[in-house]
Amino acid sequence: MDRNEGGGEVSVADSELKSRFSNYINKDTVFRNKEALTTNWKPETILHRDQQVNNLASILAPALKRDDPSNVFIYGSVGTGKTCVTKHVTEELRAVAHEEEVDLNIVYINCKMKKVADTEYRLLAKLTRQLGEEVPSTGLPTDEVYNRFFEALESQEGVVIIALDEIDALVKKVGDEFLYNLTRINDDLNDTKVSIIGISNDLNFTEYMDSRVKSSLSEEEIIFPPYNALELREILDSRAGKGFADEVLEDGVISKCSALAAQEHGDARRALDLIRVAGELAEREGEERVARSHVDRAQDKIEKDRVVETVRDQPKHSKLVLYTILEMADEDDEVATGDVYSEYKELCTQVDVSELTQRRVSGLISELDMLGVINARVISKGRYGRTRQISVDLSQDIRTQLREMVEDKFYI
DNA sequence: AGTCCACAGGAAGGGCAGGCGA
DNA sequence: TCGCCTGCCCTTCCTGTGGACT
Repeated sequence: MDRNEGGGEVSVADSELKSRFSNYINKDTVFRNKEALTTNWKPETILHRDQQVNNLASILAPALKRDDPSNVFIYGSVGTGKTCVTKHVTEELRAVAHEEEVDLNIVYINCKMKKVADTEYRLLAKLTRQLGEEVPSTGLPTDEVYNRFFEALESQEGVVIIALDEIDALVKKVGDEFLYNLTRINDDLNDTKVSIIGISNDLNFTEYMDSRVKSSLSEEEIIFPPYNALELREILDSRAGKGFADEVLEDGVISKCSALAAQEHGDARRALDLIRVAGELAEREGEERVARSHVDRAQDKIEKDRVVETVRDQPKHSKLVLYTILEMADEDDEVATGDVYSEYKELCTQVDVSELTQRRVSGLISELDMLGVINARVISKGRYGRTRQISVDLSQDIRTQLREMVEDKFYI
């Protein structure tokens, strides 16, 4: 063993580790500023979104004259620049308000953030905290949190703009009552004026909403169309110029990333992830340049990380159900819910875990499908009933890693 | 045309953990 | 400490459903 008990001398392993770290520091990196290749980076100018920027700016501008701006609804699929434009415009607005000494408070919340704002209580608590009032993370009745939120609003002066990102996820989960309350809150406030920016990935989202909420929330609407491959390429070009060192990208890398991302509904986030991860892979392999082959591997890696992380967050029975499906999918291309349930029960006996009901397992299968881990479609076999036909479209590498994760956890 | 299968999936509610206020 | 609250995972009960079979 390399490690010595006394701790006085440096072992071989320690010195190797040390030189590895110092090599890392001294080595030339392919990146100039990796931050510029992330979605959190705020570019100085936002490409191909002039119309949306101007639209949003003109809708929010009345806040500078202490008028409450119209509520606005922003639609567009993932990675079309909604969040980026909203943050950009609201920050400029905040800066001008500060210069002109106008009272303006802007609150931005991502409603999909787990354990933060993914329930009515958590959203209200987070909003109230951002307005400067403390609220416990649990324990209070919801109406009490509403009261505190209301008091926090009353204590503000001028206009408060509340931007709710991924609002569709929250409404689908808890309903639209909180939105109704939010859109009606101006009626009860004296001096403060509240305006809401709703941001949604789902274009048909308002279909689920109460018509009163729909009309008051969608006073103004801004649509963000997907980027095409050419636009993505220009965006990537501009970001890569800041993010990568000179001459490290081989020809065709940017085109490949933008083409792949354009296939994914014009998703700029995906394009940035691809080129950043490709750079990371090249660097890890000690390459001085990023090649197109790195982009291919980056795509595999992103998919693998997404699936593995998703499954890691699932409850234990969801993992056991997935394990059962993976085992069965090795023998048959498609399996039915009933068969999965029988096998799952056997697995539970084997690992000494009490089994769930078929209803719950059916729900877990449906959740795994929604998360994109498995594919399940409901089919009817006529006389032989209705079931879900489940298939797995994951590489062997990912399947193995998922299996090992479950085997380690349950000592299978 | 009616029956029946094997589920899907909605609704209601139980039990538990974690947390708060009195 | 007790009562109450929310969130989460789960069960129970129920209705709905597409298409093969009779």
